[in-house]
Amino acid sequence: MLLSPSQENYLKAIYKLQEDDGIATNQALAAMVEATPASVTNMLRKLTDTGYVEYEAYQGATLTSAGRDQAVALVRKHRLWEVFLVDKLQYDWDAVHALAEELEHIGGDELINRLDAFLGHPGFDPHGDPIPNAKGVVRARQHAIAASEASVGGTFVVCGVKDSSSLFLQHLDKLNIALGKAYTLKECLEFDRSAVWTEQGGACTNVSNEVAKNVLIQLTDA
Amino acid sequence: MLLSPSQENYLKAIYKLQEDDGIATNQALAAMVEATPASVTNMLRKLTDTGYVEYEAYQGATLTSAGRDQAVALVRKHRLWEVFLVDKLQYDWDAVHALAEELEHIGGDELINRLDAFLGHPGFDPHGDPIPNAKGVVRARQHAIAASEASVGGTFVVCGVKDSSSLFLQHLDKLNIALGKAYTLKECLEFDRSAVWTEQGGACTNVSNEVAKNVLIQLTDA
DNA sequence: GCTTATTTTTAGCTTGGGCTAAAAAAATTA
DNA sequence: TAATTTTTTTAGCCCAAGCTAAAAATAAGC
Repeated sequence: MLLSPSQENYLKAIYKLQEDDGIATNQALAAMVEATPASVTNMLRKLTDTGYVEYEAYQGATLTSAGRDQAVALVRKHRLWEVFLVDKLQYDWDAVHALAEELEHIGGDELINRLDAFLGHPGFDPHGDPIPNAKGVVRARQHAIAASEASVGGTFVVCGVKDSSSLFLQHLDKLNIALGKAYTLKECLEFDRSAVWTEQGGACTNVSNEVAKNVLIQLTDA
Repeated sequence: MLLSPSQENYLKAIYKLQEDDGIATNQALAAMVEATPASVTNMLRKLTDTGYVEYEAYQGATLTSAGRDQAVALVRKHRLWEVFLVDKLQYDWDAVHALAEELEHIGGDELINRLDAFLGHPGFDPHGDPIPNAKGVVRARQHAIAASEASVGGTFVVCGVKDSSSLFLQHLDKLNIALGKAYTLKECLEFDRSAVWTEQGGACTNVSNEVAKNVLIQLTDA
């Protein structure tokens, strides 16, 4: 059974909503695929008929195992293309999402496995999200927490972002925060919960709580 | 004005037919884009309305300068992706056409110019076809003739193919003929016009006239 | 438990790109 | 030139994926 790009986008949307919210309702799907609820109803019927989705009104859509396989494969393609765009074509990490959305619908396993090999089987995409392997296995990020959960005096390494919008990523660029960088949480200000992070080199960065909530870190024992 | 993949395919088809046959008739277009003549009539009307094409029944379609720009840009994208697939992902030269057909519709100038730079601004694709530059300038292959035009005793280098079908390319693989290889035309047999080519190393290959007509060469003074 | 608000579905329409079959136009042949 | 063949167009249809507006179903609040 061959899926259209549009159908693939719905499967991916269901997958993401299930992961993030535990439930993929009609309305949430409509928002994610940028269509009306009526269109979603339509498409869900199709995907249910073809065996990729199970759907109960108000209870949300769930992926069958075939559907999940497709969705994971798409996530894999998306993230590998993002790595390509950043590592090989020198795109900025905030500029690759839209292109990867297009590229992920091209070709089949052969292409993506070759791309994977060419890129050296990367484990994570430019935003720190894990890349499913060829068998569809996703290794969850180890011990990642939001930076807003760190305690004063703790040290950590930035390993991902929750929000990969261009706006947020460019903001991180301005703050000079990037994946792999190590910090110590110097203090946390009562008033607005903003924090002061210091780099090993000594540079200080002021980080709002809003930002910290969307930055993923791994605590280090330093 | 934004073109759909289908519209892009029509522009490319008109471009190719004009190049190859001097004229792009409705019927020839139908064959090339794999649609019916009725569908071609439809699409030509659309492309005429949007200013990419001029069309007179029985006289063929021609590209406006906007249309030609689009077509050349597509050829550029197609050929650069083919280079990527062969050089970076190690695809065989007979296996890249279909994937490049998909990839060529992705993204815009930014993506393709970055890809071009990443590949080192190649001048030719894996089949020896010249790659238009970012400004849309195509440098024609220098002094290329069909191998069937060579004279006995002459030496030459294989620089391209006229037929890039998988079937033909695989046949060349079996004959051990590849781009860049140098040969001497040892003899040409009266009976079926088949030829004997010898490599510098001494290896002999028997080449049918049908094959020779589809191999492009550059004569060398050796 | 009833009413209101929200969510989902239905019905019917639109657009892009395709199709077939029949009609019309042009080119070719006798 | 007239008849025939070929090419192109028209007319009317299909399908995928979207849309709006109204109806139906469910959930939430009083």
